[in-house]
Amino acid sequence: MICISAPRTQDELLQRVADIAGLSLATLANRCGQSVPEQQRNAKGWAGQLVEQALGATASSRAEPDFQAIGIELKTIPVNANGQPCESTYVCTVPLVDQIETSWQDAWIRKKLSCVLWLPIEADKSIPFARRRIGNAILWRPTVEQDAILKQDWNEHMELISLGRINEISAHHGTYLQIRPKAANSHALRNTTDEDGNLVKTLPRGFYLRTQFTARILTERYL
Amino acid sequence: MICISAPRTQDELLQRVADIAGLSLATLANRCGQSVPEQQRNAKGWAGQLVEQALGATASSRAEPDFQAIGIELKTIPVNANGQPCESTYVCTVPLVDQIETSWQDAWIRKKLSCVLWLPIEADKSIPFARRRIGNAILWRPTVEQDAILKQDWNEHMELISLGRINEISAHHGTYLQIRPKAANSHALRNTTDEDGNLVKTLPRGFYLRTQFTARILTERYL
DNA sequence: ATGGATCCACCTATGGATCCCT
DNA sequence: AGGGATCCATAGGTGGATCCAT
Repeated sequence: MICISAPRTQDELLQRVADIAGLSLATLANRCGQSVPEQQRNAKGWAGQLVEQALGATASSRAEPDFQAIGIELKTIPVNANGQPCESTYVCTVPLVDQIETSWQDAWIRKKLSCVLWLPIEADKSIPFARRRIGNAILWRPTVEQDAILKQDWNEHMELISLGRINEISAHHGTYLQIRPKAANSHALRNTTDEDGNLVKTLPRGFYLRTQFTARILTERYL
Repeated sequence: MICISAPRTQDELLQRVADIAGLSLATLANRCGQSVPEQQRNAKGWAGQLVEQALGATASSRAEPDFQAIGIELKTIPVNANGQPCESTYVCTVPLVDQIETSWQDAWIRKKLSCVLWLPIEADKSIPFARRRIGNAILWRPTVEQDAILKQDWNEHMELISLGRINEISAHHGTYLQIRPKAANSHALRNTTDEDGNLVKTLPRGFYLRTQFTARILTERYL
């Protein structure tokens, strides 16, 4: 396990991410003193953590951006042969008890999305995992219009949650931002309050950005 | 690791604990398919967990009594050659943010102390760890007088904590119940609020029963 | 195509307590 | 003697995401 110091400026981070563009996961893993898992299935977050290490992110520290000092969140994003995202993107846990009364301005998810460095990684199943390559990163901040849509989605979701109606929310809801299960399995349970204010258990959820939304982020240039 | 079913009644638990009285830790460990650590220093809670296993406690489940179905908390207690406790007894974590406004009636520590099965274990340093024997258990419920003293101690502690003055509490405070650090080390930190209501970090604390108090519990008969 | 289900790593909090210096 | 410091195990939550049946 080789440790890299945190980048001190945005430019330094952009330089580092440019330096790894085009590398295969095997090559990057080798540089980092790691070996590539045989199957991605049993190592779903591995590539994301490898890149964090390679770029000098503050490893797995919580409640902070990946690059805390410069306020940048890193997200790897699996892309197909056309460079289009294959998957929705997990952002953070949905609050079920605490902080359900805060505003969009102060919402944790808004902070996480305020400045994201998107790093595409080849995900075509026909490419062996170790040979998949890292693409060119895109630094993104939500436009005013995007922020407005996200805010509206978030408001609608949180309205239902504060009314104790989380079980009525499906992944169909939300234009850009959806809510889906985020758990070890479908039997996992977390506390929340129902319509009558009683403490009850429910499946833990996460906020996800829809694939179509991240597809537009990757194709348009914002900065 | 051999698993024993939970005792269904108080009598069944008392029978089981009577059955292991007089055994050495080595003998009990052998029956449980475990080996005794060389030094207690690096396995401080080992004997407690061994006994839990041997008696069929719900292993390390939180927020519940050790014997949840019958409402009994198990505590091993190290005793010297005279059967007197050598150490204070840890009860539970001191709340620093949540639940600092609840009453003694509803306090978590009161629930934990409502019915305790004390199990003495020889702790004289001259006896090799593996040869130390298990003593005769005592089932204890606080008397009205004991509950009153504990309540007073708890009220005084919690009053200071709710005023943000936890750093003024030392182990000198409290007749039966004291507050001391409970952490991996003295650098560990937890959130609390200071006198002005600001969120600040402090050393995590635990509630402990003074040695002199548990000494009286072990020598007097209550039930 | 995608909504619901799942997988690993890591960190922290709690539960089990005793150590050890002054 | 005892107040402050420390030690291990384990559960649970969060962060990293992708899988896969329909």
